[in-house]
Amino acid sequence: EQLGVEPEEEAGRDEEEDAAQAMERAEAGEAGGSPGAPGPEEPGGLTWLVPEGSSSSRVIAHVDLDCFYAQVEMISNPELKGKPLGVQQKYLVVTCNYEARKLGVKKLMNVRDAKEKCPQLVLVNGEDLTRYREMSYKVTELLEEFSPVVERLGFDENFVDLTEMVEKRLQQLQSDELSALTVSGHVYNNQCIGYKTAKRLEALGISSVHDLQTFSPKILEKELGISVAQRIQKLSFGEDTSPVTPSGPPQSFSEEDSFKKCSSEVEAKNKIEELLASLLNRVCQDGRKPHTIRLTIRRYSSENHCSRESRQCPIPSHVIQKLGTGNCDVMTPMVDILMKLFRNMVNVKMPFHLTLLSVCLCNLKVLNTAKKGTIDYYLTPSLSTTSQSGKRSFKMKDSHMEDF
DNA sequence: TGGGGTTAT
DNA sequence: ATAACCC
Repeated sequence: EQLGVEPEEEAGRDEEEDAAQAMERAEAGEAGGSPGAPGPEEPGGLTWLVPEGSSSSRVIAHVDLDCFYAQVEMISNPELKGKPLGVQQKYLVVTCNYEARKLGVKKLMNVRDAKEKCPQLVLVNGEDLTRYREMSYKVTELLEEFSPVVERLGFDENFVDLTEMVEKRLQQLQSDELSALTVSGHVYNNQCIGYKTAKRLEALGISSVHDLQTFSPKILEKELGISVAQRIQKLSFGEDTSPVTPSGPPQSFSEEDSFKKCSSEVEAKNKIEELLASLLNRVCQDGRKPHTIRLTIRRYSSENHCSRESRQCPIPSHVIQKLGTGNCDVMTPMVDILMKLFRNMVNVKMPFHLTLLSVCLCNLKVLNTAKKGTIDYYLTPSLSTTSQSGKRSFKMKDSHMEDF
C-alpha cells in the first residue's frame, strides 16, 4: 500500500501515485497517460491512434516502482523519510530517493562522489536483496489479483495484460459513453534499445528511431540476423505483438558477491559456503528442488570487465532428496561439487585473482510425490507437461523433461 | 558498476 | 557455456 509507482517514464517529476491508487484507476477503466506525460509537440514525441473498434488491440499496464530499494528502506525505517537516502552496494549508490536526487545524487554513483555532492546523504546497505525480493513478489501477487497475466521485469517492474478487464468494462458502457471515449499515447524518447545492439546500429548510421524505421530491412537482416532485425524494426514503428508472459515462480535462485580480490582456494571456499547457505534457505522456502548447480567467476582484468565464466553440473539425486529435510547435511556434498567446478575453471596451482563469485541453483522441479509406474505418475502435471508451485501454474519446457 | 534476473544461440 | 538483453 505504501509503495509509489512511477506515473510515467522516470522523468523526475514530483507527482507520485500509490500502486493501489493506480490499480483503482485501471480498474475503473480510465485511460492511462498522466497529465505530465510528454506530448506530441515535444521533440522526439510521436503520436499514434489506437485503431477504433480494433479487435486485436490489447491493453497492457506497465507498473514501474519508484526508486524501489530506497522505498523499501523508508518503509522499514520511517525515520529515513524526508532525508536524502542512498542505497549502497559495495562502493556504489545503486539507487536513491528523490530528496537525494534533488541534491545531485545519481543512480550508480560512486559513494565518494555522492558524499561530495551531498554530505548529508544517509546511506543504508542494500547488498542483501531478501527484503527487496519479498516486497517485489508481494507487488506481483497484488497485481495478479487483477489479472493472472503478469510479467515481471527485474524486481520493480510488472506488465499486466488488462485486455479482458477492459473489454468487460467497455461492454457495460452505453453507446454515447463509448463514442465519447478517446485514447492516445506517445513514444517517450528517440533512443534505440540495448547497449550492444545500439553500438552496432550506430555503426550503420542508425541513431534514432526514425533512422531505424527507414533503414533497408535487407541490410539490417544481414547485419543483425533476421530475428533481431525484424523484431527491432517492427518495434521502431511501435509494433510489438509479443505476449505478456506470466512470470510465475522464478526459474533460478542465485547469490553473488563481488570483491577487490580473492586469490586462494580457502578464501573462495568460505565465500562459496556463505552464498550456498543463503541459497539453501531460499530454495527450502520455495519448496521446489533444483536439479542443476552452477558456479560463476569473474577474473580480474583491466579490459573485458563484463565477462564471466561458469561451470554447471547436475545435482546428484541423493543430494536432491536431502534438500527439504532439515536434519541432513546437504552443505558438505554441495560445497564439494562447487569446489570441483571451481578447480575446473581455476588452476589453483597457479596464481589467480577473482573479483566475483556466484552460485546459482536452477532447473527447478516440483516434488515427485507420485510413485513411478502408477497412473498418478503419468497424470501428475509436473511429470508430463505442466508444473505447479503454490498457487502458480506454468508450462514446462521440453528441456526439463530428461527424467521422463 | 551491484546483485540480481530472462531468453537465444 | 556464453552472449545478449532487462532492471
